[in-house]
Amino acid sequence: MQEQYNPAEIEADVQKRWEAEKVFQVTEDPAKEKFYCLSMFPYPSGKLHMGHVRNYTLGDVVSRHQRMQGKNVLQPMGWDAFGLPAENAAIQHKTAPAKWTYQNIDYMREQLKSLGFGYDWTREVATCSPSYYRWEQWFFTKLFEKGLVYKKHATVNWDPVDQTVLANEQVIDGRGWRSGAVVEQKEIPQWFIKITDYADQLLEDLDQLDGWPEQVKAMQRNWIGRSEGLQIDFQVVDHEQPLSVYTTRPDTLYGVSYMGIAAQHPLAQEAAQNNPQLQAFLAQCRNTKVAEADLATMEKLGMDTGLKAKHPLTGEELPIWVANFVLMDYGSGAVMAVPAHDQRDWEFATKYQLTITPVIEPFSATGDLSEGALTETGTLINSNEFNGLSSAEAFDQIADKLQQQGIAERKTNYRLRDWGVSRQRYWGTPIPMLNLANGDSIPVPTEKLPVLLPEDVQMDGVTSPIKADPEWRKTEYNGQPAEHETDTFDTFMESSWYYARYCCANDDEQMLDPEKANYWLPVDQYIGGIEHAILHLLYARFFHKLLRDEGLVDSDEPFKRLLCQGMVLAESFYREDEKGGKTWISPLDVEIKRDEKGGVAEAISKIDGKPVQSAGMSKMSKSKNNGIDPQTMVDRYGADTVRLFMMFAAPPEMTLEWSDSGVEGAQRFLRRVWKLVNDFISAGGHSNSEELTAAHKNLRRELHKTIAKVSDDMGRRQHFNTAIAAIMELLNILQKAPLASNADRTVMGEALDAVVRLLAPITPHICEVLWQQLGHQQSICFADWPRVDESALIEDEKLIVVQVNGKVRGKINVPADASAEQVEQLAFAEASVAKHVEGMTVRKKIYVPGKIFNVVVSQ
RNA sequence: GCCGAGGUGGCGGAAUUGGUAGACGCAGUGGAUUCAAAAUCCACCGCUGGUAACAGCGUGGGGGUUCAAGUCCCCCCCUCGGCACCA
Repeated sequence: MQEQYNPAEIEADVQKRWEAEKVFQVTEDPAKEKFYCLSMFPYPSGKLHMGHVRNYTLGDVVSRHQRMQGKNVLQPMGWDAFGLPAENAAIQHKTAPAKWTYQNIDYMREQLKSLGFGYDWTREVATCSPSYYRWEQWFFTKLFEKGLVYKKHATVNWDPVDQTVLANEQVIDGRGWRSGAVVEQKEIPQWFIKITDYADQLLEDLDQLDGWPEQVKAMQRNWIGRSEGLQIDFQVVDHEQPLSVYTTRPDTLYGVSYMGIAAQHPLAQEAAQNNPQLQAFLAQCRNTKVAEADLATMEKLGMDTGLKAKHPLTGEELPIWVANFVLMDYGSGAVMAVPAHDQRDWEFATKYQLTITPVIEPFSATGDLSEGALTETGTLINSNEFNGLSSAEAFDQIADKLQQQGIAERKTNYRLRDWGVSRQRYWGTPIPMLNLANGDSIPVPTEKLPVLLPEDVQMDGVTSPIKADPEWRKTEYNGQPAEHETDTFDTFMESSWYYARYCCANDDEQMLDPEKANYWLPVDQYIGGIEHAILHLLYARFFHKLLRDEGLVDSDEPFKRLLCQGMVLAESFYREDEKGGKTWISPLDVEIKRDEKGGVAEAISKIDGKPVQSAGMSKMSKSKNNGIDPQTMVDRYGADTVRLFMMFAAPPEMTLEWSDSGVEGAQRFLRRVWKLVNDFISAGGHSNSEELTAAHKNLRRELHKTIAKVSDDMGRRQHFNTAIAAIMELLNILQKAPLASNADRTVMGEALDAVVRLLAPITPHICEVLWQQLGHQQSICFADWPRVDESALIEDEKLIVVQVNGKVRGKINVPADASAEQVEQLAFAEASVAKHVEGMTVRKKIYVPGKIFNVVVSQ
C-alpha cells in the first residue's frame, strides 16, 4: 500500500474498475427492492458549476447508500437541452444552437464522470433529440384529442423595434435588452393545457407526499390558491351584457363603492372610443412587463370610464374605473372594489377620493379606517337586513339571495392558471399542430410525427429560423395546403416527463413501456434546487397524472421523497471605478489578511497588492465573477475531497459557502483516514481476539454509537454534515487507540471496516481502495452497510446535569439504574450545588430521568 | 406587493421530542519536530471581569409562556428563493 494518499492516481483507476464491472447499469429485477434516485438534469450551458456538483453529490451519496442496503438502484442522467441560452450562445459564437449544445453535453458528461458519480449512462437522454421530443409531440396530440388543449389569446412582452416576443428576463427596466425599446403588452394566440382541470387533484394529492418538505407543499398549496366564493353579475347601465366579477367576500357586498376593470376589457375599449384621455391611459397601461412581481409593485393607477354599474342589492350606481392592476388574463378581467375591507382597493380609493363605506366591524376590533383597510371578518353593519350577522352567516345569506335572483353563482376558484405552452422561439420542440386554410388547427397525424426541428440553421438574433423560413412550415393535409405551427413548446414540457423516460430511454416504439415504468416509478428520491419548488415540480406532478390517465403509469405522484438543496455561495470582491460602477474581482485573485483573533482585517488583490472591497457572500455567478470552477478543484484536490467538503460544509437544504481552507481541511481528514489504515496494516492488520478490556469495550461503544448516528443521519435525516462530523469524532478517538495487541487490532479492524463503509457513499474512490487494502475483494459499492451491535451500546453509568434555578451547577455520574432518590442525594452532595442551595428554601425539584435534575430555590 | 425560508463564537455550522448552547471543521495563539520551511503532532480558543477558583452576560431586536426557551407564542428588523417566457 502506498504511504501517501494520491487522489489523482486512485480516482482514475477506481473509475475504470466501476466502468469495467458495469457497477451502475441496472435492469428491472422483481426479486430485489428497487430504489430510483434522481437528480434534476442540468441545462448544458458549457461546464458544470458548483450548484451541479452539490446536487449530484447529494444524489450519488443517497444512491450509493441505498445500494449498500442491498437495493436495485437506478440513478440516471441526461440533459435539459432546449432553451434560450443556446440561441444566445449561437448568435455570439456564430454557430448553431444544436452544435453548441451537443458540444457542451460531451464536455459536461466527462466532467460528471471525473467526479465519480455512478450513473447508468445507457439510459442517457437529451431533450433536444428527436427520439425524445417525438413522444412529447405524440402525447400533446393525445391531450388535444381529450380536449385538454385549447388555443386562446394571451399577453406577451413585445419589443416593438425588433418585432419580437421577449422573455421576462430579456426585459430590463421595462426595455428590451437588445433594442432598448420600451416593451409593450401584446395579445397573441397561444396553446394552453388545462392544468386547472387537475387543480383539485394537485392540491389534494399533496397530502400523500409525506416525503416532501412542508415548505414546498405550502408554496404549492398557495400557488394553486383554491378559494370558495361567489361569481356576481352587475348590471351595466345602458348595456345588455352584465359585468361579471368573482369575490371571496360576498359579506362585504354593501361596501362596494366602485368597479375595477382591466385596460383590455371590452367595456374599457368601448368607453375609450370617444375619450382621448382614456385612450391615452389604456395605451400607457400596455407599457409594462407582464411579470406579476412588476404588476404588484408598480404604482396603482386608474381612470373613470364614465360607465356605471348597478349595485345588485341597493340599486346604487357605481362608477366603473379602469385600473392597471386588474388583469385581463385572470378571471373575468373585472373586480368589485370594497375599499373599507381590501387594502389594495383602499389605497386606490384613497388616491382617487372614492367612497369608503365600512360594512364589517372586525371581531378583534382594532385598526382605524383612516390608516388602512380592515381585512378581518366580523359583524355586518350598514348592510340593511344583514346587519348583525357574522361574516360567515352573511356570506351564505347574501349568496342565497343573489342566487335566487339568478345573478350570482357559488364558485370554487383557483389562483392557478392554465399552462401556456407556446413559445415564439426556435430552440424547442415544434408544436405538432397544423393550421388549415379555413383557420382551424388540428394535430399533426401520428404517422407524420415527429415534426423535426432543423438543426443546421443561422440565427439572426430576432426571428426564429423556422418562422423565417417559409418552406419549413409548408405542408399539406388530405391534399389541401396546410402550415406547420412555428411556435415551440415551453421547455418545462420536456422536464415534466424525463424522469419517466429514463425507465425505457431507448424505446423506439412507444413513449413509455408501462411494465418498466411501473417497476421503477415513482422516483423514491428526487433532488434539486429550491428554485424549482413551484413551477417545475407542479408541472411534473401534473404531467404524471396525465400519463396515468393515458394508461402509461399506475401511480398518482411522480416523486415520493423530495430534497431541495440550497444554493452555493462564494465571497465576492470589487473595486469602484471612476463612474461609481463596480469591477468584480475573482476570489481566487484575492488574499485575506487576518488580525490576531482570526477576524478579517483586509482583502488584498494578489495581482497588484492593493486593497479590494468585500461584498460578502453571494450566489456564485458570472456577473459577480465569484464562480469557483469545479474542474480546477477536482484537478487540485481530487473528486473525493470536493465531494466531502460539499457534504460537510452545510446541511443540504441550506446555502453552502465555498471556502478554500475548508476544502483543505476535508483533504486533511482523508489523509488521516488513509494513514490510519496504512498504520493498521503495517502493524499486522485484522486479528481475532475475544479478550477485550474495558478500554476496548469503550472503543466498541463509540464505534457502534457512531454507526447508529451515521445510519440515521444518512437515511432518515439526510444531514450528511453531521454524519461526517460523527465519523471525524470517531477517527479522533481511533487515532489515539493502540495497535500493539491482537485485541487492539481486533477492535481496530472492526472499526476501520466500518469507517470505510460509512464514508463510501461520500468519498467512494478512496474507500474503494482502502476496502481492498483491508482485504475485501468485492467492490465496496456492493458491501453491506455496517450494522449496529446493540450489546456494545450498553452503558453502566449515566451523566446527569444538575441545575439550580435552571443554571448548570454540577454534573454527576450515576449508575444507569439509579433511582430518583439516589440521584437527588448525589446531586445535593455535589459541592457546587450545595453552595447555591445553602440558606435557601427548596421550592421544587424536577428530575428528568437519565438527563437532568433541577432544583428551584428562593430566599 | 404576495407566498416560502433563514439569522447561533472571528468564520461554516451542531444542539433530532422544551432539558449541559457552541459538537465537528476552518481561522487564530502557544509548543513539539526541522538547519529552515512545508507537512504532521500536542495544547488553548464565545464575550466581560478576575493570577486563579469563579461570577456575570450570551443564539437578529423587543415582549411573553415555563422549573427550564436557540427551540413554543406575539410584535419588529435584516438577508435569501419563487411569482407563471431564465432554467
